[in-house]
Amino acid sequence: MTRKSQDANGSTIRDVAARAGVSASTVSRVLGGDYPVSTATRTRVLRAVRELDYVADARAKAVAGVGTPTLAFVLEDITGPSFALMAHGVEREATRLGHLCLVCSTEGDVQRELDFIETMRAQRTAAVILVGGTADTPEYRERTRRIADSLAAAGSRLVLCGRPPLGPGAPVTVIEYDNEGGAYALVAHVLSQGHQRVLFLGGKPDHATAQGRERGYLAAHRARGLEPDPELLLHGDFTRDSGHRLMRLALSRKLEFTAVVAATDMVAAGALTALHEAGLDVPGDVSLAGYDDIPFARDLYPALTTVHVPYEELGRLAVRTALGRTPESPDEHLLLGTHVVVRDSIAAVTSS
Amino acid sequence: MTRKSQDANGSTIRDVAARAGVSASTVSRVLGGDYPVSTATRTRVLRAVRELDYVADARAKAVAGVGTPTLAFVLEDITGPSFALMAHGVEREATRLGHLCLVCSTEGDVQRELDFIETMRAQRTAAVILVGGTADTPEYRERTRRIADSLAAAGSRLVLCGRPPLGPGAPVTVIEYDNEGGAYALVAHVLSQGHQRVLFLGGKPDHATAQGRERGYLAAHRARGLEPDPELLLHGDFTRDSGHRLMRLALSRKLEFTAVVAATDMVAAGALTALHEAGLDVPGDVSLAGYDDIPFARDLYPALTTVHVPYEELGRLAVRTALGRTPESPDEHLLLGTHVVVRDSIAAVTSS
DNA sequence: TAGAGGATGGAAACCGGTTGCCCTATACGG
DNA sequence: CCGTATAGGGCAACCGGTTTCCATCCTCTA
Repeated sequence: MTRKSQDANGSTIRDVAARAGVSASTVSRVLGGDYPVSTATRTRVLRAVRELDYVADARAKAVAGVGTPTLAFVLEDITGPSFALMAHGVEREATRLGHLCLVCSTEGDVQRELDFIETMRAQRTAAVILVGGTADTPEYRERTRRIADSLAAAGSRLVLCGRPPLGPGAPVTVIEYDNEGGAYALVAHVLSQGHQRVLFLGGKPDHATAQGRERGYLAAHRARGLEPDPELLLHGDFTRDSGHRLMRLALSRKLEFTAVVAATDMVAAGALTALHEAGLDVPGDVSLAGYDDIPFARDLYPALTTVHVPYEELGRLAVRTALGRTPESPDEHLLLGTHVVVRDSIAAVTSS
Repeated sequence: MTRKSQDANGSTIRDVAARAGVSASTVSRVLGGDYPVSTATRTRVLRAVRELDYVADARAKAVAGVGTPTLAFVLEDITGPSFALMAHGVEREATRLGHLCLVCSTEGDVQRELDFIETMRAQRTAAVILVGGTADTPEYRERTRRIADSLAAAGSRLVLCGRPPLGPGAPVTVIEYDNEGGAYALVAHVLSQGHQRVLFLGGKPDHATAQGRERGYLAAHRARGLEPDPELLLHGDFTRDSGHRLMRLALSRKLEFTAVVAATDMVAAGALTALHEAGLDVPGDVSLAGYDDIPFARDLYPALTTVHVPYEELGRLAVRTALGRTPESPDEHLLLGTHVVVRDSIAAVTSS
């Protein structure tokens, strides 16, 4: 007994062939489609397939060069609302296009990110979508460029979402959203309400996304002829806890400000809670704004004024541009627009 | 020219072998590990590997019976915070154990769920983790049982998370959390604050999770000798919008109640916003409680009293029990405990 | 110095599919 | 009535790996 169908694994195409009294090729052709097979044979084969509950091994098909391609989605943490939104967009579009979707959480660990990408190369995924900002260092560019090349050599494609672009000529698709522009518009809105001293709760100083938003904050001030007080620029990360901590810090330092702009809605949520804990009214005492327009923003109290980023659309776009491409097409760079959504967390300053 | 390395796909093991001047078997052995290979040969092979940037095709390895197994995670919508938490747990544990993780969103479509599972069977995934409640109908049990059997026959394993268990003997792992117990404890807490009329914002009437929570609501009343007013039981789904809509409905109907218990935190968030919009103070005018303890619960205002469900732990457990099992071990059924976390959204009723 | 045995490495079979090629009926046209 | 196109199906090669089995070669021991 070399191979029997009684082993733990499913039945093979040869099992089906044996049961139907035909060759494996015929079974393949019945299942595969366009090769002529007599009705009688087809019936017998299909019956055998049904009786054995047979499904062709997708991995074997893949090796043979047919079958469902897969694509990979590498992010820091699926738990973040904006990441989840992107993941949803990616997943939706992937299944719409008949692809499967692998997801990998790096937990912010660069080494793990590298490992995942290598694994994906081994999996021969059609594309690797890398999302979430990082520090934009020369080291980052060089490393990522190498990855892009090696992926391209394997017939795959690297997609960067919300990440700094590489130099020209790298075989990579970059999809960004306008951090600076969004922050500029948001802060301009805040300033137009008469606020003069607005606290900025930023991210990591070397984080590209954080930098973009901070640049917008500064630019909006300067466009009004204001020079923001450096004391009002606080740095943390993009988490709720960071917002909470930074806000308490600002309060304990007795910094003077009438409005707060947080680098993300999560940060804003933490800050809002800290404000409430301090007995401050929003927006009565302090105005507050976020960034990302996560679904929860409208259920904060007061409903959060923020910048809408089309994350889900971003995800869909990522897979579309990655997959629907001629092999020769050059590097691509998309920049998605954002817009301010005004809710209730910002008030005009009363001329006291 | 039949096969050259210049085609779009990566290089094969034979390319490496040719470049190193050895046979494919030797390359495989150098890379594979424990077979003795001379140092000189090993060096040559490794150099060739490096020069060609070679990575073995994981799919081919899988066909040959070695290599990284994959596991699948099928849910309704990755966007829900509790689902995201579970996904995170699953993903973490999977990579810790060296597995890859496919995720599929069904958007609540039963047909798509079926299709995904069939696809996963074709992928020969080590396990399929199915998460999120559904209606517990005989039709559901039969269908799911068939799936479980067919997966088991393929050497895979079905894991049900937060889903109604099947009959005994089905080759399935069920991991549930205690919906009824949690709701009971929560509502008992609410009642102990003196509330007599508490509005329940429930889910779909035939949804197993919703039913469990509703049972807890009822049982807690009866344990106090109270019979809840049927008017106070509203049904919707588990979304934020449902909570918002239902709350407005309750308000417009001028139902009398001093507390609201929502079937999920998302529902509670929507309800809270509706309450605020109506100018009501929480918990001054109305107390509010949720269920799930999603991360955002503490940033609502007031911070939401709710029931903690160990979602991430649940995800980790799902993969651990699915993977670390003897092939013969019987069906398994775990029930995870929950506990009430008291925050600021519930007040004692003033004896007016 | 011959024989034994371990260290190396290649040929070939295998994993589970697909597909090019060839053989054999059968039907059809002339 | 015969030649031939075509439908139908099997063999074997292939995809890219792994692993069993066997052939060397070298070295150590008797």
